[in-house]
Amino acid sequence: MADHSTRMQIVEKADSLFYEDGYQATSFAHIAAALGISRGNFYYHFKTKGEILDAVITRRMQTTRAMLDHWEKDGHEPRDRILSFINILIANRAKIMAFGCPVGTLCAELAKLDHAAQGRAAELFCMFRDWLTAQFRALGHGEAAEALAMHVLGRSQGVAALATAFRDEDVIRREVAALEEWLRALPDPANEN
Amino acid sequence: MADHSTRMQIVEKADSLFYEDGYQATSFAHIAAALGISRGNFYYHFKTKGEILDAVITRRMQTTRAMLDHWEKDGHEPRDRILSFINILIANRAKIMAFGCPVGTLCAELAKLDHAAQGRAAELFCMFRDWLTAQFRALGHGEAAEALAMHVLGRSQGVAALATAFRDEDVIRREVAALEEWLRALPDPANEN
DNA sequence: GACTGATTAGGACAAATGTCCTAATGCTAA
DNA sequence: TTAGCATTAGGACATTTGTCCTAATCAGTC
Repeated sequence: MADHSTRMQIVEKADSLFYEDGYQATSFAHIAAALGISRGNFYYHFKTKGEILDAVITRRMQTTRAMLDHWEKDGHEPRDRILSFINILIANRAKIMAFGCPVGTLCAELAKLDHAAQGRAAELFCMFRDWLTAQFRALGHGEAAEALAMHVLGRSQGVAALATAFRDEDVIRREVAALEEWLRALPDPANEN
Repeated sequence: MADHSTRMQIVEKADSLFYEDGYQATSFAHIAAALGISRGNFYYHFKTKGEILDAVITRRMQTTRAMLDHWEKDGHEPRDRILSFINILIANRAKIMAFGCPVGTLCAELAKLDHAAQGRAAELFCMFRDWLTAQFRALGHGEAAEALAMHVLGRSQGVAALATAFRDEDVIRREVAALEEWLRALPDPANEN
């Protein structure tokens, strides 16, 4: 179990390199060089590149879960929690402009590679979708909650894609503002009828 | 000039392979094998892989331009033209679910590779943005036209990203309907005040 | 201090990559 | 037919890839 240190280092570095350079473009050699460990050492911890990807996705699921739980405790109202989600576009704008959304771009790359881990990567989206769905349900949008969650997810993905292509911070701010306005203008089923 | 046939074949095949498998994952050997020509033959037509990418982007710009011009003639009203744009999400839904948006995914991949052609790929987005801007301007949204164009562009990108990750056709239909509804509900500056 | 198992370094391996060269082939004009 | 040019095939080349093996080193226990 003392492999935690090296193994964790590998997964963390792979995580950021997969994000910044892409999965395919990141080689064992790159990760090893970035960490200052030998290539051969990899085989002890991970038998294949796919195993590293699996570990990276698992790690992302854990950090995502932790982030969602944190928002759950932080935001007292569902609306505030949804705003927390939307706000990652602002908080991570520099990285998003450079590399896009970590989840969206990974799913897109794996789709093109027809990679076995496609489904697991999509689970990251599912986590966000389900969490957002719960928030909209708490707001009183029973049946419509999931569609609203997907709408927010989609708008966010679109902003990230444009920000990357145009390298434009303003488009992030404008579209985030528009999305927040949309959220504000949403009918409140709890206080109606 | 008789190189048109082979050269064009290469560019067309590279275009679809770059889209379906990704730029980095597509090798000279793949394109050659798919066309049944020798690898060595490539060097006569293209000195580097980057040159093929350039040619592919140029080709996409031409086909995109042609498509926009066609919509311009087809749709009598600006609103119809914008609907033509939105409708590619429906028309190309199968490919989008499998490989995402050709423009968005290429820009994202090149961003991660920090590739020299990033800017040229983004020009494809600019073509759509400018064309949409012209339509919104024709609708009477002077200053706001470009922001509205970016909004439509972003929403479309988001739908494509979700459709790929979730392999869900319904999300395309729902979000396209929502976008069309948004367009309908847009205030018409020409008929107001 | 010696033994044991976990961890690491270093390199071997075949396959694939982008690039480049050379010889063969096909076509056109004289 | 011959000469000249455009086009193609085939393979060489060094590098990088993911994978895998073996020997060295480390840590902890007897």
